[in-house]
Amino acid sequence: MGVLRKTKHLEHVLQAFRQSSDALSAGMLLDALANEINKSTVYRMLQKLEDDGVIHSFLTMDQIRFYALCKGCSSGRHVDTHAHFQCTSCKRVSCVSEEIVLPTPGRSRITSAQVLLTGQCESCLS
Amino acid sequence: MGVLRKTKHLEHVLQAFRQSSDALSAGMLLDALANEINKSTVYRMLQKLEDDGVIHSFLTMDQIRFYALCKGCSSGRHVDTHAHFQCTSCKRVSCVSEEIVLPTPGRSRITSAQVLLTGQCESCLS
DNA sequence: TGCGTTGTCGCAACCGAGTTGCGTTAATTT
DNA sequence: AAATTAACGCAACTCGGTTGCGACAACGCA
Ligand SMILES: [Mn+2]
Ligand SMILES: [Mn+2]
Ligand SMILES: [Zn+2]
Ligand SMILES: [Zn+2]
Repeated sequence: MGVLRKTKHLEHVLQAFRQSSDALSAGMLLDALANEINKSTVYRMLQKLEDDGVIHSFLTMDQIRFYALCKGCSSGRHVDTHAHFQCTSCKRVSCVSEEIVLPTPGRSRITSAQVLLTGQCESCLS
Repeated sequence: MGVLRKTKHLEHVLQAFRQSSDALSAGMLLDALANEINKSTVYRMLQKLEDDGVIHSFLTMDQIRFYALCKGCSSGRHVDTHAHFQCTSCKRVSCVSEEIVLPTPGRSRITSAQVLLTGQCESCLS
């Protein structure tokens, strides 16, 4: 599966995640690092970081994948499952720390869940 | 916003939903009505049916929109919010009737939620 | 410090779900 | 039957994301 090399682009991307309290999309990263980094590179980097358990991803209502730093995950073992929230006003996306109790429909076996909440965030309400 | 006309294609699509206990995607409908109906027509029809409160839609893990019949919804007022489930083996998608208790992150105001469960369905487990 | 290995990069072409503009067809209204 | 207008087929398009490939650079080791 390969070793993760410490390259300039990787540092920039990781720094973007650490500096942001929100989740980020590939497009937002491309805008932030305008013309400094190629589209394919960003997507490949995000995929590898997710495989390695450094970040996790999820989809928003408008079918765009967002990414955020993991806590306590490792290669191939994602354990920090939680809900995500997108504000309909400012469009910002964030992780929700509160735990969620999920049902087991019928006699099926649930192995993962994606929960996306939408509404207005604290700062957009005031 | 226009009146809903009773056309042959519409009858076929509604019949497909009534005959299926699963949720359906635009692609699945196109396959079912092979070459009998155009891609744009299906998408436009699904959008209108959703606007009119006849069907509701949601996204699966692989970013494909699925649709299912509503219960008790009307034009512009969708009230039958519930979770959805996709089997990782047979890929089939269905609605989950059980209610789910969701958290309210911080002081934000949640107006809608999408919950997608994945795992193995009853028939794929046996 | 020099060199080989191999992961990463940029580029350009591609993919596929979904959208759109437009001229035509057909369901509904009169 | 004629007028109205929603629904249709077609083709071109959008856009988030992928892929093949040759060039480049991070890393391990001598
Ligand atoms: Mn998260
Ligand atoms: Mn449903
Ligand atoms: Zn906001
Ligand atoms: Zn199944």
